[in-house]
Amino acid sequence: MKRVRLKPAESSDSVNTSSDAAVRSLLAGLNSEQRKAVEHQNGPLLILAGAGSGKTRALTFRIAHLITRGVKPWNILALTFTNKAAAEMRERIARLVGDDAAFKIWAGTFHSIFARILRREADKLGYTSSFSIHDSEDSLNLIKLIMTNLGISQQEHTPQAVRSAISSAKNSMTPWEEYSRNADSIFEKQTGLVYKEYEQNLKRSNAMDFDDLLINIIRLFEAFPAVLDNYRERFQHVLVDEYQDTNKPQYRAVQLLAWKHRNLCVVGDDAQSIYRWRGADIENILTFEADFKDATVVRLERNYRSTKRILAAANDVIVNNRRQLKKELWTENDDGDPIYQRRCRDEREEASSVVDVIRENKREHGLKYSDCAVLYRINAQSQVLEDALRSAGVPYRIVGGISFYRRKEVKDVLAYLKLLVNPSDSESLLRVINEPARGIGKTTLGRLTRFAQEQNLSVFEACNNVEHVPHLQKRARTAIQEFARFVRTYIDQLNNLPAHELARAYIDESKLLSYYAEAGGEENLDRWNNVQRVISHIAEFTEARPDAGLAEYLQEVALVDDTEQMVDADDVVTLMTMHGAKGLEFPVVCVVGMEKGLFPLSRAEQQPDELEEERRLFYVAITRAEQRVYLSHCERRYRFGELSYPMPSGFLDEIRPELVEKLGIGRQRDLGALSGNFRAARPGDGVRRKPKEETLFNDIPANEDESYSQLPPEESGGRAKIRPGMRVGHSSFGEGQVLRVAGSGDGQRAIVRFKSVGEKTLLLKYAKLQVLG
DNA sequence: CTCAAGTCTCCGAAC
DNA sequence: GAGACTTGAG
Repeated sequence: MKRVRLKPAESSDSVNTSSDAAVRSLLAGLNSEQRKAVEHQNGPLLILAGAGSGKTRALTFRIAHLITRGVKPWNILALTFTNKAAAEMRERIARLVGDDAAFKIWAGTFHSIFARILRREADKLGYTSSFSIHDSEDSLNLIKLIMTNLGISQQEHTPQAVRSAISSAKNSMTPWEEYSRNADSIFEKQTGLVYKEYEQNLKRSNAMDFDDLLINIIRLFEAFPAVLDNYRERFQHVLVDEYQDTNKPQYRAVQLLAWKHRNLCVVGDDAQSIYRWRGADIENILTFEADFKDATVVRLERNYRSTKRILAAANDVIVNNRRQLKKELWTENDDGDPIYQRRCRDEREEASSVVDVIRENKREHGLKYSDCAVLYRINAQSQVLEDALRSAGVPYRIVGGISFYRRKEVKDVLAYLKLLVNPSDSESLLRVINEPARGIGKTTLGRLTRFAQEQNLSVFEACNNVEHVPHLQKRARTAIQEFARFVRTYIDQLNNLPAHELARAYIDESKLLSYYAEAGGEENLDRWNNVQRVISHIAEFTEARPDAGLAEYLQEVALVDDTEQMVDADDVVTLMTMHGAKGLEFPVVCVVGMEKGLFPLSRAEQQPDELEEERRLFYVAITRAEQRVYLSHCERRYRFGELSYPMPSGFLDEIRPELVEKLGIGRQRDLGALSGNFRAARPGDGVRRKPKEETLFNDIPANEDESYSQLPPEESGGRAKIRPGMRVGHSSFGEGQVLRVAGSGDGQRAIVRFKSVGEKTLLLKYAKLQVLG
């Protein structure tokens, strides 16, 4: 975020004179195919770029070339999938044409560019320009809430499953009406109901989820031709990186935008399509030539990155996939080292072997830490590696995983701020209204949200009218009033105070900081620090962009992934998922956890399509490497806190043996027989069953709370007199008889014998007993 | 209502 | 094995 600033002021110097020469000399450094891609004038262009074939180079030079040919930077739109890729692209263009021009290009992720446009045009779709962006956690929380309200069991259908069904419906541009109409199974019918509520809820909250950022652009363009025309006019050249990973809405949006000028340049490699799971449609690249009959196709097949052996190994792997565009990668690089393969006893040994590999490369080959990357399939694998590196004193950074912005306390601060900017954002309000505890508990919130729903108000509006909400305890009412007053005070200040001052005062008054300060303990100290960091971050942000306020800040952080955070980290080893590694390169790459069930993941093994995607992922991993690849697998590994004994990944066998050198404990003993027995002794690992009770309660109607809803606790007000001998009802213990009453005032207790759980002593102040019959 | 302790779920990748 | 969620006592 910061890196972009600072420079422009000092180097607005010689945009054109020097860049002309620069581009000319750069053209000289390109091979004939790359040059073709760069010099192609108008009309659709498909660049099929194999791994390491200088794809980014072709793309950035192309943009630079357009600019020197007189295309205005702000007429160029360059879409990428990650912020990292966008930043890198901009940086490289800046080197060619200067910061000034580079900065005026519309370059960014699909989500961030579209969010920018939507913010400008928000009113046309019935949002305000300060709409909130819900991340996947927010969405999940909302879905849970809706499921609870609708009385849909979360045991049967997990909220995650519902969310992903909704998300893929949205990604295939199926609105809830249509989804519900076509719903067959119970799951789909229920999901349809949730889907409807979910969409309406987002709309009411003036919020969009990630999928909306794509879909709403299409809705906008289709419903407002004049708006579309405006952007078509603006974006005379549209370039898309990683085109193989576009999903349906992205594809459609690009088509719409590029239709007029037809200056659409897409770059991709079908062999590196690894985002099918989030709706990427590999057909988009496979059919580009059919979509645009006059498309020029350029193939970049010369690899500049890897050794011959690495390339051969990658090829051995990818040929096992059926559908591919024809492409033959070749290189004039050295043969290089073999592919190293190591069998380890467990993941700790694996981690320490990674440390050895890194040290060895540093020592023997003069490489730096930053030349090494460790790649894994799932984020959970990072921890063991982290421990090993830390205790060996090897500096590292972890990309992705639990990012700063996903920490609880950080999300709390952001939710506070979102509420300020967009008071309709009920999701954020519910998140913070009792954080830290203000005596506004679950029951109160239930009543409050119910009221809001019935009156068709946002929850914040309901708070502002708390005197009309029925059944509230006096205390809760006061607490809500106080909270609403507190938030309103700062909403009034929104335009008066600089963003970071406002944020500081606001968060201070929220007592979030003092809560962490007083709670003590190391964890709370961390949290305190993180909250402070967010506030300083806002200060930095507004310093860099004086025109921007809190709304802009929130927009920005909603769409950053952590990969950007430590861009300037010095000489450190990089740890990340294979997905995260796409587009990067390293002299040394270690891929850990090459085991069945982990890579490929067990659920992919049965399904050919998914298996092929895993294979492409492996292809991506291998082709990140310039000089050496180390593949390792373990004989045993902890998963879900349990030991498992996985087989080596089938992918290992796909590399022809001549390319491979085996290392490690596998050498010393005849492991064939030994490990075979080892495994045979433990059949069926990794298979987990759902808890048993499912069958026990099958005949009980879905709504277990029936008895509860017949006896709304509100009606008692907790003030009825309880006497020995009375029959009473309790919300969780059910029916019982009062044996004795003791104490007085707040301390008054009743001893009750319940049918279900026997004798209990209850404080009358808290236990809301119903007098029965 | 709140907090602590116990239980369950999770670990598929990211904008 | 950690974090999210549930349960139970004050």
